[in-house]
Amino acid sequence: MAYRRTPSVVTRLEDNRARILAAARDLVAEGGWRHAHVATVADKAGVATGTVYRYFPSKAELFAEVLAIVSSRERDVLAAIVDGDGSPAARLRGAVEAFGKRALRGRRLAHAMIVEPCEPEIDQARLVWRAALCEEFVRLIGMGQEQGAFRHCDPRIAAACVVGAFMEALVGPLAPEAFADAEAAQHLIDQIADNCLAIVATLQNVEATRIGRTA
Amino acid sequence: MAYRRTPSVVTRLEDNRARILAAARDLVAEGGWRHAHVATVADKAGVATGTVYRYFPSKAELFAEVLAIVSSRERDVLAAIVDGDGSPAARLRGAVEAFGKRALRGRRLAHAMIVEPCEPEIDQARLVWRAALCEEFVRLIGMGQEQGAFRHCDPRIAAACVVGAFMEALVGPLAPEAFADAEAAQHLIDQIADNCLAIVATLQNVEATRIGRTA
DNA sequence: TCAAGGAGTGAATTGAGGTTCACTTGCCGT
DNA sequence: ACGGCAAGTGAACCTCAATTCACTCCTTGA
Repeated sequence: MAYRRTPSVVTRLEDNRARILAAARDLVAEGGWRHAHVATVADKAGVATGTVYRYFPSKAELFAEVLAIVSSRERDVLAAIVDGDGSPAARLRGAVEAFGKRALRGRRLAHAMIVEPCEPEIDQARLVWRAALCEEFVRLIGMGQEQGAFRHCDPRIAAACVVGAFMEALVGPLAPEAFADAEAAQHLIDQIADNCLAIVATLQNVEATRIGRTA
Repeated sequence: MAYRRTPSVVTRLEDNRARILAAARDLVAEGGWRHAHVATVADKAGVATGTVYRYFPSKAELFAEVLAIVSSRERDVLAAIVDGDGSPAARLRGAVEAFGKRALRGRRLAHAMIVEPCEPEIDQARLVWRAALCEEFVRLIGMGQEQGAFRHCDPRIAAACVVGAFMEALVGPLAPEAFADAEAAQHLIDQIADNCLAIVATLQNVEATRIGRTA
């Protein structure tokens, strides 16, 4: 025997893998899926094209993993808010606001994650993520209804509407292109949160969280 | 001179063009963008591949026109409802229901028109359509606010939320896969309409149209 | 019937990337 | 130092569909 996976080798391998993933994510965040070619990723990661294939079986799986990583962080943030303190209405507002702020911070990445055309294989991962995101809202809406804070309606459909509403308004093609100042961005997020809350909450609850929100 | 565009020739040309467009639309409606190749379109239209390029400069322009045709019909339907009779709330519900029914009837086509990954050039046309659709809702919401039927909020953002909500719930990846019976479909549409109305209307108005709706 | 020219054809070309693989490099234990 | 092996390389290859174009087929007016 003459070659062993010594700790230093393992470290380097892991580092390479991480660098490839990071490069892929950054490229998507900069130019979207269109410019995220395997050769470009390799270049940015400082390795050769073929090396990428030593770590990922295909382009689709590489980017699916990118999507999964970014998504799960997003989902964790949401889940923490959903399971956090405050009234259901306040939590719903908080969830939408948190998502909105994060999306506006990394606009290009958010756009790619949510709406930008991409290969079907990658799209599959996106679908899974959206379903997971929706699930968090289903839970939250369920809780709200149990407590009588939200009106009676089909939680799954309502959750889909909430998710669709804020995604479209935030990053979809209809979203205002420019957010010159932080004030405009805040206004957008406030409005979106109002609208999402309106879908499920009673009017009183909408008002309550609107007054009590951290502007 | 020996060749003139006689009426019969013109007719044939127009007929060919129409058949190519129809074939393209049908293919999208059947298998989505993925299976809509120029060669397949030509085959279905009963012409050779090269012939398609006598009528359309590129694949993208062909499908952009398909999208424009389907879209403008959709938009006209919405515009008619927006400018029709009844309270703003009833019109909003009517608009969402009409869109929903049409989308569920041609589910595959609706999916392609709204969310399915496609080439960026075609995507551009989709963007224009969604913006136009949104514009109709902006108008309606504006009217409703003037009449005091809808709550005070940013009409553009609210319209984007409404559009996002019903599209996501109807044809997005979160939409329930199966609509076994007409009853389930009706339930979905009812719920979506409720949710969209809730975004902009006062609670009283939501209730009023819910009671008065044609189930 | 015929010549002119547009319409129709579809096999060949093109181009863009993803993927491969024969080769090189460098790490490892003796 | 050295043989053995995995990791790294990147140019060549492959695939797939859009696009082209040299050619044939029609239609038309004389």
